Amino acid sequence: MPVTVLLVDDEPLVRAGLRAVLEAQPDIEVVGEAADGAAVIPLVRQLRPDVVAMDVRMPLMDGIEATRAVLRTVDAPPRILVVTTFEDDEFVYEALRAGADGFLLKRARPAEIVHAVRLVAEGESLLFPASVRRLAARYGDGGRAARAPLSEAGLTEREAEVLRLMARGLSNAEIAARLVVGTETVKSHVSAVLAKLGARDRTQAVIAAYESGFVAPG
Amino acid sequence: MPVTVLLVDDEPLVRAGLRAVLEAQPDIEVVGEAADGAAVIPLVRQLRPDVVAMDVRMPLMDGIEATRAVLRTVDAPPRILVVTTFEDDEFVYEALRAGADGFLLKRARPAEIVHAVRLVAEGESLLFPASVRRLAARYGDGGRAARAPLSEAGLTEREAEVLRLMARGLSNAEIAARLVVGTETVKSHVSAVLAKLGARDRTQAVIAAYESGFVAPG
DNA sequence: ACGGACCTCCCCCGCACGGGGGAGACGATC
DNA sequence: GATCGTCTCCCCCGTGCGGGGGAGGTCCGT
Repeated sequence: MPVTVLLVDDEPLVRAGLRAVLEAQPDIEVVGEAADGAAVIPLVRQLRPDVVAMDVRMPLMDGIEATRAVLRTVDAPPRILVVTTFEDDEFVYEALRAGADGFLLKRARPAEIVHAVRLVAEGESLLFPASVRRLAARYGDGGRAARAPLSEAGLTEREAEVLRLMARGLSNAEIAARLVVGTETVKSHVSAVLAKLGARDRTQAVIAAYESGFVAPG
Repeated sequence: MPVTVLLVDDEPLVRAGLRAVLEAQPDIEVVGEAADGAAVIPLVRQLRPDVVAMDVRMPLMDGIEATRAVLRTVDAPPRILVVTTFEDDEFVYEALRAGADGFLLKRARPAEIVHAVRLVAEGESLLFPASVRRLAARYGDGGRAARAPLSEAGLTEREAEVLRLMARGLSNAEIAARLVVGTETVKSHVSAVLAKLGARDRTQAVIAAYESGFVAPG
């Protein structure tokens, strides 16, 4: 069954963009839209989305407030993915304190947006690279930010290493040989990578690696 | 067992570059080097490489001559991959007539080089996009060049379509649904794509798609 | 009329892959 | 000392994947 998403943003254009990006995925379904945080609660109750993609700046009730409201008043609340235009650390931190599960810049690439939705839907938290580092530097792991072993999506060093080898086309057995560990170990790492990236298989993981710039062509 | 390669180029720098690129692959092994075509035959007899990466311009004996000589005098000859600096159609065509199995530009990206070696090692012929088209236009499928339905590695339109969907992370079943055909059909196309790209699985195919610029991040 | 590519679908088959568990060892942290 | 995360390895299990064949259809150029 697909991941259901509720879009909350005052700009129709942004909603349309998000919808286009997300609907292009077979496993993601946009079940509703709202133009302001004030309209969110009844919609969440009615639609029961897995994820709410929530804008920060909105006229009546901003995303931070709306996040708090949803988490406070709805039982079995959805995961909250905060969508913002600026790399505004203040907002990010506030949103995380309000209980958001991740945040995402509107300028993110489609694949990043998709992965973000998949990730939070699966119960993972995420912050994206640029802001994560500054956040960690400023607040010292203030929110749910991972200790950021690496920057990308909370991958551990070993997992990142495995992902790099995956992105070079190696099989589990080849990775095992390269790292001088057992194939079972590699499978564990691969599974962890898939989970953290919100990928269904190694191909999607490699795509994510390219799309996020974790590995670069050439 | 790995693919064994003999490098033949008068420039040490180029040899070093090729060696670095190829040795980075677990399934490829550089077993020897030669600085001129004149030294190739005894080396081929001694080392019995699967593939000879042969430069065109060399001081004593050029790559075309050397290719002819090897194929004429060695039994169970290796596959010949002609490496050239320029998109010189004349040389390409001559090399193919001499019996070379593929050619490759030095400016090609590492992944392309790797795939070229794998491809010819597996008995496939290959010509790379830019020159293929001009070749086909000029000689009317004079050599082993495919009719080049699309530009990339001789993929047909349908295969290219399938590759694009593969590069978006879709499974065979999802691709089948998207294209409104059976999964068996998709499997056929995928197999064709893998063969033509010299990829072992869909992950390597997607990597090739990114590395060759067939699909672009973002 | 004939070959040749291409697209479509079918069979069988083996295996790597990925999900779901669990578990021991180590170091850092508390 | 207890706890936590990481890395390591193990089990079972289902299935998607890819290789190996083949075959019928269309459309093309010759």
